[in-house]
Amino acid sequence: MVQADRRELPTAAELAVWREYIETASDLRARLEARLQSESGVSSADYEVMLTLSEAEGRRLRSSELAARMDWQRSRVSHHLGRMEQRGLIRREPCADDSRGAEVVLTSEGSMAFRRASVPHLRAVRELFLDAFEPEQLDDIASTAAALRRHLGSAARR
Amino acid sequence: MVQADRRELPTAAELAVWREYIETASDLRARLEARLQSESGVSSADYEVMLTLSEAEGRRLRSSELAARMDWQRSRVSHHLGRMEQRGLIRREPCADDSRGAEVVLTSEGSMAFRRASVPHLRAVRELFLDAFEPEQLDDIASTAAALRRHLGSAARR
DNA sequence: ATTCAACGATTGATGTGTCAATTACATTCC
DNA sequence: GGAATGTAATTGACACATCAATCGTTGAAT
Repeated sequence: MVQADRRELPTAAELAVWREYIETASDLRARLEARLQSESGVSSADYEVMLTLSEAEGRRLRSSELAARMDWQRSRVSHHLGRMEQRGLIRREPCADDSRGAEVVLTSEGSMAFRRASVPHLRAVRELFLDAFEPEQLDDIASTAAALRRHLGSAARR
Repeated sequence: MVQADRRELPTAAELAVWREYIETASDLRARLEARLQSESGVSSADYEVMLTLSEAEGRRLRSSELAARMDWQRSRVSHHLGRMEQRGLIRREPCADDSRGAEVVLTSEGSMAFRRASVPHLRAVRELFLDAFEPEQLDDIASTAAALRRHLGSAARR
């Protein structure tokens, strides 16, 4: 394959790769979301929040720290926590050393929901994603994804 | 690398690949969306609608056919077309042979907007995605994406 | 021909994400 | 210690996606 001039627009072949990549990624995400929702009754946003909290030391985080670890906007976190609080999955507690802040904690109900969700979710990751590939292909995925991340990281952000 | 038992949960290494894959894909999508929006004032949903219409013969489609080609829910199409019609990008015309149906057409303003958007968008695809890879890596992407699509296609849908 | 199931498309309700503005507290600097 | 500035988090308005319900039309069975 000839290296295309970087100034030119993508060739048809390049565009086909692009579309295949972006469409399968989006399809995969939708399929996982659907399984998580139907098997465990939580969205992947809920899952991410619960995962991040349960990985934190003390199993609690300031809401801005939560936002930083998940790479979400602060206001998104705020809205989402509001909804999760309604459903009894998390609780907001006033923060001892900074009375502006809040600490977010999983309720026991939230912990249970997370434990109930996690094994089926991991199984779905295996079935829908990992099982699609031979070991060498998985290595290819890892290295191309890393290359892409590096590239995006160096391209001007925001 | 040893082949994991398909029944087991993912290993840490496998999960790392999974996360790298899904996060970079999502990051890429967000970056492209942002460029499309800021450079051309359209969302990628708008762009997809306009692209699909402009690829159609007669540059017009029944709205359900539009939904099928984009793989969107019908109601999503309906809502989105409503908004695009407000902005003058598309027009809905009554359908000759089936008075239940509507045909969707790009307005001349819509055509212009699409032409204005497309070159910058393709350039962004090159810069943010294609330029990240060596040619062999692009081949790897193509074949792993194809494998994934095949896998997802054969796994029970919906 | 009349009925009725199927179909094309829209609608309204709800949950979600983004942006800009706001509130309340904290910190800094004189 | 009081004014300005900064920071944590929430709020409201809006755009968007999904779901279930709806409306009007079509087509098929009797």
